[in-house]
Amino acid sequence: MTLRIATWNINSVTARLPKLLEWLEGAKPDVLCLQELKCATDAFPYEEVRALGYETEAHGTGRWNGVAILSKVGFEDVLRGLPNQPGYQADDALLPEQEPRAIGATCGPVRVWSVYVPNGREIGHAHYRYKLDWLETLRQDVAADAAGERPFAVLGDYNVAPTDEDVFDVAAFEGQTHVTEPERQALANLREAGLVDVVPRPLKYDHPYTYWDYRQLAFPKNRGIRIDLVYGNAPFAGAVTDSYVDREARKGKGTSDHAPVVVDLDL
DNA sequence: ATGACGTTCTTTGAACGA
Repeated sequence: MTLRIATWNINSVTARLPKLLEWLEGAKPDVLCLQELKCATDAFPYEEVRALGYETEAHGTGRWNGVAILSKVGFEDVLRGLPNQPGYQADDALLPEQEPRAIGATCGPVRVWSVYVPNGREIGHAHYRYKLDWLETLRQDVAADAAGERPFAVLGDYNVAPTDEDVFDVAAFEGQTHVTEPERQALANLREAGLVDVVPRPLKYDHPYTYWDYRQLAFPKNRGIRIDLVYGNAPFAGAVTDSYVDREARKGKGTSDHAPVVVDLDL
């Protein structure tokens, strides 16, 4: 069977609902992983996407973060949060906060996680340590599936550009997060655990960037970075027939600052 | 053209994003 799986940091599913519905009707993925819902689980527009044939499992608390999986091929074994997911300890909080940054499910023949990795903010910030801990927990918690025979992938906004080729200008990121050695080592550890970086093809220009800042004409100038990634195990990666970044979805007003990454499989 | 940042809420600015 063929299966189309996609991931998209949608930057508010509420504000983006018309764009989401339009994109689903055009791209027709079987499974879609969403990040940055910016809405609570109960506030997800379930009925609107159901009208297009999708069931949804969402995990959100409101203003920030939030992840979901949309599926035309059913759900089994849904998990909200990584089993050992760390919380974020803000300076002014008494307890670490468990943020909605991961949801896992089996959809037909594949098992997937939709993840929104912490941003890290600045090198040395508590959020940067949180980001590295979060990625290490991800590695541990998906190790068994990564080594398994069932097609498996972790899709989402990793907030890390794997190589210098994945940023429009390395110098522009000097001293900033997303390109540091520890962050890239965390991705290398995921690959060591058996996951393959399924690199998509760009529809235009020569780098498959997935994010362009809203400011300073970043998109028209193609000043982008590749941080939305599909990490699949060998059975998943071996079934890939095509993959691309849908930059068309980044054009015009009222879009997310990220573009969807689409993967086609023949299983 | 692809056009100069966007979303949310404890809303009139701040927090967050990358």
